[in-house]
Amino acid sequence: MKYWLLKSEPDAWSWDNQVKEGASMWDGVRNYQARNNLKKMKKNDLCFFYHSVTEKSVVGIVKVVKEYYPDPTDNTERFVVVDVKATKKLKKPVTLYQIKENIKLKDVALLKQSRLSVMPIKKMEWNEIIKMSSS
DNA sequence: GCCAACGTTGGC
DNA sequence: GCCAACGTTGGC
Repeated sequence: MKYWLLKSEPDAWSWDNQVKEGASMWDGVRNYQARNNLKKMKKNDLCFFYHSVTEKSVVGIVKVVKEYYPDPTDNTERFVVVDVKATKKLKKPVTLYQIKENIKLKDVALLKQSRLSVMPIKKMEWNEIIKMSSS
């Protein structure tokens, strides 16, 4: 089982949208590195749902319910989607600022590659962010 | 195959 | 709203 972080601008697709829609496609990825990460996702892997730009916080957790298949919104047929479903809202959002402040999270991909929208999270980092969200 | 130009993202 | 960082495109 692996852990990931999915980034979205809340204006385009927010946590509330995700909760309302239930299982839905994570579409619109147009970056090869992000696509490669999507392809590595397995059913039941867990992903943090991160709001960029306005909130800059991890707000919830989604679960992969369907592994990758071609992105129907991509007419070049180069990119893929997975289906994800909201499973849990964090008790308290974990902000980018808090992540930066935490020495254990200094290597998290979010800080190094701010533009990558789908990235892996180490188990230790996952646990740490969970801990921060509940205290 | 290199690299300049351009477009987009996202933090501040 | 600005701008740095990065990815992509296209001319050579």
